[in-house]
Amino acid sequence: MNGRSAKRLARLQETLSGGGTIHLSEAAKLCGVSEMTIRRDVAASNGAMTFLGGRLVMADNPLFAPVYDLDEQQGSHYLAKHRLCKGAASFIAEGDTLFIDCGTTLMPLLGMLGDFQSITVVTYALNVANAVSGLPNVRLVLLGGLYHDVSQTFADDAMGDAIRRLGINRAFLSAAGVHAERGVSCFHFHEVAPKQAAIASAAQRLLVVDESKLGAIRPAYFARLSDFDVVITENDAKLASAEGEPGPRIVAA
Amino acid sequence: MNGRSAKRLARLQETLSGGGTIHLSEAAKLCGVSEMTIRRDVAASNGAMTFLGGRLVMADNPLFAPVYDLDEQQGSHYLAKHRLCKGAASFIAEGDTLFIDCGTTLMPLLGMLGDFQSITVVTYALNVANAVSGLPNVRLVLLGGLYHDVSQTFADDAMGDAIRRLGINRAFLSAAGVHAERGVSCFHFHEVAPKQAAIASAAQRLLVVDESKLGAIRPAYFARLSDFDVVITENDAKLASAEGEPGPRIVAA
DNA sequence: CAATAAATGTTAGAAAAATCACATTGCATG
DNA sequence: CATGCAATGTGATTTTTCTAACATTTATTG
Repeated sequence: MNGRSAKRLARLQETLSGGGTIHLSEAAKLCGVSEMTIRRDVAASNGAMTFLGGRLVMADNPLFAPVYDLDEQQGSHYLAKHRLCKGAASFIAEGDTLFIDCGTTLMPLLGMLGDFQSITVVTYALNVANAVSGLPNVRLVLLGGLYHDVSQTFADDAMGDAIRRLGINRAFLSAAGVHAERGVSCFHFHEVAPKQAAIASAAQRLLVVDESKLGAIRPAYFARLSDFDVVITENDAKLASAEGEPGPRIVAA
Repeated sequence: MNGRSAKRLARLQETLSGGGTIHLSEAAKLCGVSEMTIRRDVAASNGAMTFLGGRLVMADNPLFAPVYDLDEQQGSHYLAKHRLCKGAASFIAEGDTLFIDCGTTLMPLLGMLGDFQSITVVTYALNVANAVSGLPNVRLVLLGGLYHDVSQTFADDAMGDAIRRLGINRAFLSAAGVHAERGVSCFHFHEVAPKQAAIASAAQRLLVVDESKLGAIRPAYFARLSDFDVVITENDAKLASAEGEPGPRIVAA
């Protein structure tokens, strides 16, 4: 990559910084070079930008990441999350205020909210906010703060208070580890405070986890299993160890 | 559009609710129909989804929108904003904490932040947050609250206090109307509080407006012109009426 | 200022995607 | 159960995008 090429690339990057696409032909006109040169620039950009059907997009734009690939085993993994969320959605009632946790597990749930007339979603995750912002029937409350790239979430000292001030009917939580004795945990410590505040203030607490999380222990502990009213997972047998004891209702989806 | 078609469409919409794309062939496999049927479904979806180079994307996602079209006069409009932001960027110093206002005017500025080592961006706009979240050298603080679709911003009673607690070096404000006597205004009342808080607490206040806004008066007044230290616009002559009086420095870009 | 290398432009051909026309299937109705 | 209609599938055609090869221009260096 040479100097002028880098300059063009920077120009295009600025143009696309707010999201969106430009057609190859327009990018070429904008930079005053041929389409082939733009192609070569992009090829040399080391993955910062890519083409999608003749249009130029920032590669890190979450909108353009392929979500689904039948050839990979990831496909069935997605299907599992879809099933889990189908089960989770059956708990939602018209007019609910929902807390939606971060991660990818609960993303399919958001698409299912279109079936309701009036729902309010409370979240501290950017990807969740983006998905919900497009739904006309869903009110969105985003809990702001300092952005953490690793989890696409915001964190703030005052977030716990902010959550407690909201009237949350149902809190849908995700986790990276669920252990019968060692409780429920995630990877990042900055997620603990909002999760605990949601658990503390919601009328109903639902944990949605796929099978791969069962038995795992992750660095950031945030709740006991018995703190939840419902656990939605694929294999209810794996969690049915403490029969009879007071604990969450285990639902297989 | 018939019942089964709507069902397939809903299925695909759920799949893409979290952003991302699927290839036509995978969408077809997922729904158990031919690629042609998916094409027909999408064509009948009334613009909810579109194809981008053989891949299916949600069209209503704020991150997706062709930003640039040379054939429209919008193109030159974009170029103007780019020039304005180039001028605005020259005020930024290494290590600054910047308040970035909502709207599209300041979007090109965000791409220019890649030149710095360490910048903090404070905003209450979702589109700004999305653009900044991809920049590795920029810390992002998003001011949360209830989401307003019309301006892609969040609003909250406590936002003013949150802004005043932050140490903002430079506040970059946009506006929909700038009038010598009637001051600076925007369309939406929920934007007034954060704008005023930013003006009140920032060390330097910069107004960035293209020529089309000069002379206009909009419903929501939020500041006098003299509240700003710098006004960056295309035509400095139009604002130079009150020479000699105490007022902002007018910069043509 | 020639010689060389790098960058860019032009064209042709291959691959992929979009469109179209028509065949086939499945469903509802008399 | 035959009939008609809507939905879907299939293959041919057109258009667009991608790639590669070679020509031309621009910069660099001794």
